[in-house]
Amino acid sequence: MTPRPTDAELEILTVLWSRGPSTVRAVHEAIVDRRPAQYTTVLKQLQIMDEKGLVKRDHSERAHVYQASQAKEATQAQLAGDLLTRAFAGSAKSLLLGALSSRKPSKKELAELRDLLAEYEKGKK
Amino acid sequence: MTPRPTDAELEILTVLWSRGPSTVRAVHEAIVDRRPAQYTTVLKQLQIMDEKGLVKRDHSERAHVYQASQAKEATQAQLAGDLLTRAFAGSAKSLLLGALSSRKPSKKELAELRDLLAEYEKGKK
DNA sequence: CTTGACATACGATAGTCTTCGTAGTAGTCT
DNA sequence: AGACTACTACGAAGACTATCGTATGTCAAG
Repeated sequence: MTPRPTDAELEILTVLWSRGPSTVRAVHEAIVDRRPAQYTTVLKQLQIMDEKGLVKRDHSERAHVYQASQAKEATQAQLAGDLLTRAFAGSAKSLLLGALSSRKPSKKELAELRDLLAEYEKGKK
Repeated sequence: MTPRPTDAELEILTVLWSRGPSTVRAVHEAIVDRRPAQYTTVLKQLQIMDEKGLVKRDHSERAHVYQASQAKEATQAQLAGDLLTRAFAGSAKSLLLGALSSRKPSKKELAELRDLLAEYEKGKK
């Protein structure tokens, strides 16, 4: 339903996911922690994302408060599913292999993955 | 090194991955099987991809032959790793969960995943 | 009431992506 | 040779991204 977020949009979404509903100023500060960016650039992005339906805006206060319109998990599933079909011919195995090759996984991470699979095999919807 | 392929570029790469070195005509026919597209559109894309280094061109024959410059696995690792950091905060578990939620996995697929993990845990480089 | 701080709105720009039409070139068939 | 066909090269349009500067509105402090 909502379009696939672009790179800049995704960056903002990650901020909203970790901070929860936030003002433009708060989002801007989080972004600037990582790279230079003007306040109005973030503002404009949020306005565009609102038009696209990627975020919801609460303008009951003077400083509008934005939040992601979709749960983090829903957007992540959209992105993973999209890449899965576009680049991996639908093979989850190849996707996981690609992810693991891109940077060596820790033992702990492998254990997590194994547990996740175990849950799925038990028929967890 | 090579830039992340765009959507249209990735589509062409998947054709080259499955067909091996191919002429523009062959790529075009494969694309057209899935959606309408002009011959020169595919040609132009391949020329741009050549400039970007995404494909290599052999122009010893009149009909140039293109092939992916990177192994499929390398590009897939690049894409998976990129999404992993941008959307999943580096958590392979979340990425796999996202992929599995996007469409229900078959038993066979789960088994494949389990085997892949087993190999990794055995210390496969 | 004026000023300063802080907010949103908006227009404009430069860059990239994607697509296609047109032009030109080279080989082939009659 | 002339006409046909199959190629590549190239320019350009239209849409979308990302970024920023400027304009404008609002509130509170002095």
